[in-house]
Amino acid sequence: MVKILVVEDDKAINGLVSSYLRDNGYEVKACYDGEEGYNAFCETRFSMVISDIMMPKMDGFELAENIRQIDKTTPIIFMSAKDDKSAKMYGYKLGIDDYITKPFDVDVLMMKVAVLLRRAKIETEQKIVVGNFTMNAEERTAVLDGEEIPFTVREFDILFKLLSYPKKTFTRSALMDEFWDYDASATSRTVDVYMAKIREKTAKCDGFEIMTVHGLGYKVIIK
Amino acid sequence: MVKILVVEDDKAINGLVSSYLRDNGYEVKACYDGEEGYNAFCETRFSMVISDIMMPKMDGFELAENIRQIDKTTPIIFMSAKDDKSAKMYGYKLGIDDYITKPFDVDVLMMKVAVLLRRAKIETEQKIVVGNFTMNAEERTAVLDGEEIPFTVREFDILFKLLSYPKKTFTRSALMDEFWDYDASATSRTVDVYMAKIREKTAKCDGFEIMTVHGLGYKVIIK
DNA sequence: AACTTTAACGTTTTACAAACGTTTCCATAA
DNA sequence: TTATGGAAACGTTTGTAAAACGTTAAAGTT
Repeated sequence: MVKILVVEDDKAINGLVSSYLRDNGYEVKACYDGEEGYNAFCETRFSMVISDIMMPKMDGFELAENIRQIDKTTPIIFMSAKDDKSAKMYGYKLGIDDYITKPFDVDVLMMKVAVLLRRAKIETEQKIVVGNFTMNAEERTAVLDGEEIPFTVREFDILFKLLSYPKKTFTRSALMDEFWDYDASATSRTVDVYMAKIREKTAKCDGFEIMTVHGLGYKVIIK
Repeated sequence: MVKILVVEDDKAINGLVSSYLRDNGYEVKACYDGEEGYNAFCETRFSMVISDIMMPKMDGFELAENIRQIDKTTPIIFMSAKDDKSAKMYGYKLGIDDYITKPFDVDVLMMKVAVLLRRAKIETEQKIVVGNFTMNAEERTAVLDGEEIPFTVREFDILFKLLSYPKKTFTRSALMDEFWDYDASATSRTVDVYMAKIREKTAKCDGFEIMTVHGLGYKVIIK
């Protein structure tokens, strides 16, 4: 599931953007000032940030600067009230990825979101088919050889993530950060237990395999 | 050297953009219609394409479509005469990355170029290719002549670092500081053991060699 | 009751240090 | 200037200790 953080103090615009994003299948967290946005960003992993510039408590520039200090890659889009060149240039210098001027066409914003997600290689597919195995994120179903396999929520999310980025290695802590609430417990074997269960349930899948990367974590390889 | 392809039939605009790009340290190939641009793209590998939409022989849409058929990743920016939503949407659907409306501020265009190159760099900086040997940090795989070589986490990290800074000498203590937790082991031979293992595994690499810098440490030289 | 977490134990993989042979460096002498 | 011996640095192997992992079952949680 692609999670997007929307930071905008104007409730009408915030609501509009958020609902459009939800309609397009994204999960949205709406915040109404920079401080709230920054706290949300620190708590949860987001795939993208869309922020206004002029906001109470912490403006968009500060927010972008703070975010870039802890994360260099998550795409950031600014929405600004007027076509201000210096603001645009300053934003780009802070490391934002795009800039849209209000009043904007929401369809164009949606396109920019899609383009940036593609560029940042963030997976947006809702359905994954690998050999005799199919996962559907919307229905939350997993089917092997025509027969549905029951997964718990967390098992499903982990496997879907791994299959969305085949070959990519996920560390235990990365998985913990993404699928557990602010835990970061030092040496937990929980992830391993989940992998064992997922492996057990997907043993008859012929299209992929979950590999252990010793000392790091796990990855899926497509056969 | 970053090479950029500029496709624009208006000679004044083409010249302006090209000279600005050159001033910013990029190598530029200027073309004056889509067909010429497409031929240039097929001949040489470019890091980015900046194209007008309305051009003789082959328009920007066709150009983008043709380019995307042979290359999915090179960033493409459109410059267009007017703020046309449907043109914008159509462009994004073809897989372009950004869109700038004429008359535009060249500084803003330069910023967009820099931002897109940064994004594209994030994609590639996780990979190292030297001769018949490839390392992928995201997948944590090392491939020699098409065959995967298993590395332990520490071996992989050390070799990746050395290959990231060819010719640079790394002292034992520098490597210790970076890849071991709290070292304090003043004269440990551990690093040497790792080098022996890495050398053994990369013996058949034809693109580089791990050299000993007597009295100091190690470095990679590219052949 | 279903799901999650912890604990425990056996197995596999990796790290480390010691030992010993080889190479390099450099001061000294031919 | 070249040869040489010895000390220091390096290469490599090996056995053992430590860490990481797979798995199962029991104990918590919701």
